[in-house]
Amino acid sequence: MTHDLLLKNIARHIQLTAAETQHFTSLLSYKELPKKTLLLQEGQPCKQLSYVHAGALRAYHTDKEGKESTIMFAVADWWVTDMYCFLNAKPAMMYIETLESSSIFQLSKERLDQLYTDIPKFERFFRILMQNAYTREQLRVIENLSLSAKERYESFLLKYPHIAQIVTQKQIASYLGITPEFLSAVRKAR
Amino acid sequence: MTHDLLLKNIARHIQLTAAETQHFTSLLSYKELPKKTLLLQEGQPCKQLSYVHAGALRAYHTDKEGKESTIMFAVADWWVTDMYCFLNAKPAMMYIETLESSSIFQLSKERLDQLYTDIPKFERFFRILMQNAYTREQLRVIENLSLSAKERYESFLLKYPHIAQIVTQKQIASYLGITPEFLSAVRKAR
DNA sequence: TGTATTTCTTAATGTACCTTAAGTGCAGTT
DNA sequence: AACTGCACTTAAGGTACATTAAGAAATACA
Repeated sequence: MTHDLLLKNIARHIQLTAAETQHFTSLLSYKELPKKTLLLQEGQPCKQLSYVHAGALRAYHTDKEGKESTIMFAVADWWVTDMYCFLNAKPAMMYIETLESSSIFQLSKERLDQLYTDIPKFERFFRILMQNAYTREQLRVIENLSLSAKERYESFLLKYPHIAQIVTQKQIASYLGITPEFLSAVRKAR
Repeated sequence: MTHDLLLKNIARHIQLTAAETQHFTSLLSYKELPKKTLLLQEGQPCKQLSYVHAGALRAYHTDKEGKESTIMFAVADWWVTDMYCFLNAKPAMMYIETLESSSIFQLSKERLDQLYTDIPKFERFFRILMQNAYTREQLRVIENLSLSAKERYESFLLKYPHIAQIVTQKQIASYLGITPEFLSAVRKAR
């Protein structure tokens, strides 16, 4: 267990002193999770923001008929949570599960708020994180509205080739908003 | 032309001194735009972040066949720009046009960066703005993946009743990702 | 005030994608 | 090694939505 990867992630946007680094890492809790562990379930309080140190996770939503929609995949060096419910202290509307054995660092809402007070530079860090998340989601909305299933699949492969290796086609299909059967047909046609 | 509405928007998240308020407003430029003015076009540099003081705007994307997808509507008290291209100095991938005669305040990327330096509290303000934008887009992705066209229409009416009054059904259809003909059928069935 | 343009609707036909079902192959468990 | 479950595929039939075309109604413009 080392903070190196996480600290490099942060250093891409803000510079911390040794003391600040020390304070920041003291606010984190480290967890190792076996494969197929549910980190968050719909309806539960979502109190933690998670940084993926190693492994892979998937956030998904289930509709009234039980159909799953994958909201995001999170591999090493990604941040993941049910952001709306985390920020607004609402019950979670999604599930987050490990796709393989994973290790994460977690920051609670209380400690994040404390961090903003103690080291205001983190306002900048999370601003940039949120900017990137926003523009990524917006691009996904545009693609969902304007591309065919086949085009969205190609785009996914280009954008996340490493994720496409790790996850099942069923999961990719649920990310694209199509059935596994139709993804199979799309793949055959290439 | 008054900054009152904008300053109230900001005061919801951060407190500014009189001097800070003065400095902030000095960075803005005010514009009055007639109906159907293109504020931004695909391919152009996107140098400004706009706050809608009055009126209504629409951001949309056109695909290779010329089909429009509405990315967002922005009415009074909303911020709008092609955020990805604004932040990364890329050519715009969307159009932004006024739906009616409108007035806006604009902040250039250079001045926004200056603002972060001069008044770091704005890091917090825009962090919160980006958080809200992110969670809104994420919810839209979830709805696009899991709801039928009819359900998305109902959700739109509930979420943005005031916008539904102002814009045409053609524009609502392009926001929902369906044709105007099908929206007409959906409405008839209610 | 009339004329042009665009919006909205209706309806017939078409298609992208879904549902169901059945079969194959593979990984996990005993 | 056999059993179990799950992922993936294939294919037939079904549905949500698109396309095209045409007319009516609203809006813009000269």
